[in-house]
Amino acid sequence: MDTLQLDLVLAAMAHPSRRRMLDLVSSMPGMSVTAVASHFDVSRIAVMKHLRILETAGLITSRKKGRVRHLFFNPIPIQLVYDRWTTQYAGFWAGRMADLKTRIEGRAGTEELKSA
Amino acid sequence: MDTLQLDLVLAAMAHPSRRRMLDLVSSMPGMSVTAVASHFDVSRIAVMKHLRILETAGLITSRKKGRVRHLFFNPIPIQLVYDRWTTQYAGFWAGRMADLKTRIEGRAGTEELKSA
DNA sequence: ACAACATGTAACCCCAAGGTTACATATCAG
DNA sequence: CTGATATGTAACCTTGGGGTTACATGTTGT
Repeated sequence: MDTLQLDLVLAAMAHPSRRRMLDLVSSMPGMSVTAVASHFDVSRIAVMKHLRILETAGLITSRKKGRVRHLFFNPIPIQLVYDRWTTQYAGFWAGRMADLKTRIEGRAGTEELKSA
Repeated sequence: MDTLQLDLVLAAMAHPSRRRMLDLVSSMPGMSVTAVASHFDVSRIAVMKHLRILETAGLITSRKKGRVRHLFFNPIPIQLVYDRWTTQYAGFWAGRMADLKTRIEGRAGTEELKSA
């Protein structure tokens, strides 16, 4: 997963309303834009913009049937984000999950690293 | 994890520079603010603001020794976000995330994780 | 002591994110 | 056909995120 895609996904997830939209769409696959908008106080256009951001990030897909756009949740980008994250900080994760004390003692010497 | 904390963490991670800062601090625990700033084109004040956002989100901690602030990476908030999503979208993950978790917990070294 | 250094605070600027209203198009129901 | 419905586009406004410079404070080394 490239940095651009990662940025799109994280930026999309950063907004509480968009996370709520993901919850909605994932719990009711195929729901319409208007149906989503009915759960929010903001205008339908604002909701549409949020949905576009989510779709650009790949977190939502949509298929138009007649005049209705059906929305579907796609968890793949989130999987990729967390796969990357847990891999990048693998040392910390493993330490936390295995034995916290061991991790701290094992890294104690590195705290005195020069910061040039 | 409450919505406010979740929002802080995701908003903090949404900025590419802040993610790079997490990488830096996690790779060199205890490094100073100036040391972090030296890796970026923007001003030291801008970097300080980013670091404050990261610290407010709980993604880094710091303790001051003399005139130097030493920075430390804290992976716990990411773990909480991870838990939130895996439970919420449990039906979508199938065995995918469970497999990732198994790889981390049962890890023998960071090398095999990077190869994943 | 004092000069150089690391960090902190304050005041300000710019622009994009997030919101709005108004209008346009296309499709379904009667 | 015709009106109601679902979505899309356009133009605009406002707020806050991210950046800057200037200045202040505290600490280290000589």
